[in-house]
Amino acid sequence: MPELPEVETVLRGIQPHIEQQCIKNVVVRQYTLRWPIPRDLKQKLLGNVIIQVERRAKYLLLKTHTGTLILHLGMSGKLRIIEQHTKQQKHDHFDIEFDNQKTLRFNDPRRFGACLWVEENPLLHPLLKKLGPEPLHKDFSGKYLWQRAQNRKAPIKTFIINSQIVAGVGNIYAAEALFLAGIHPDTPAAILSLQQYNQLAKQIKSVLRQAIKRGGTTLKDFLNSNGEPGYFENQLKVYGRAGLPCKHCHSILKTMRIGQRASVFCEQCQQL
DNA sequence: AATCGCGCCTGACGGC
DNA sequence: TGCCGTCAGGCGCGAT
Repeated sequence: MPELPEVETVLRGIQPHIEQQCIKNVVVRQYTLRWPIPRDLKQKLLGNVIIQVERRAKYLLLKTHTGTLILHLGMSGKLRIIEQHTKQQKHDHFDIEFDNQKTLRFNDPRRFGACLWVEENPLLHPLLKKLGPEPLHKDFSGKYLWQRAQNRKAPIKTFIINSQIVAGVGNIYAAEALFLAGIHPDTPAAILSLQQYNQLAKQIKSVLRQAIKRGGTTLKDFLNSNGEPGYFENQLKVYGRAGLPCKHCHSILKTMRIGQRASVFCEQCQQL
């Protein structure tokens, strides 16, 4: 499930193949993703050049002179760079073909992903305009989190996967950062100290940087733009390890549902 | 304003 | 073998 490090990995993989390249064809096979792919996508993209590829939260922004293609991988989306005329597989929903003979192909079994076209500033799009700060940016800090947490009754786990608080942190890295910070995931956000938030912000940054360095986490189905897995999963301390011994204290890791999501934690290392 | 729960969707897996 | 229920989950949305 792609979170910020996986999306960043995809960005770095596709960027050198598509930046400054002209789009010579677009093939859409499945228009119904999370939101419909615009019917006139081909018309909008044809002859256009991708001038820059950026990431905001888990969104990829492919900028052209006339507008921006906003892509989201949802739960199971994959973007691959392939040679043209590579045989299509199940759930290959659209292709963008370039003059350099490369094709950007989007595959998404669960179809929670998105492909949108905007002609105005993409950061002002309703999906992006309310996003909180990028966690790796310097304006994301313990003090910021602590200030936003005042009067919040939601569990800290729910608080940090809220994209309006901080962008791009999902279930995997929230669980990991809370473990590393020694904070129980069910703690009400408002009762944590500034000191704890400083530690949490530090660990969020650290775990995201480490994961990017290793090309992301492959648990079920994440593959980068070359079709290769990420190598962060063996670094995971708690996510996906319920029932196994804690790597730190060896007590058995527990799981609970917080905000409809499985949350793995260590009762010894993360006390309420 | 904050929070809750639903729905979208497919594949994997366990039980019978 | 096959069928059915459950789970996984990012994230917007409507209801409270």
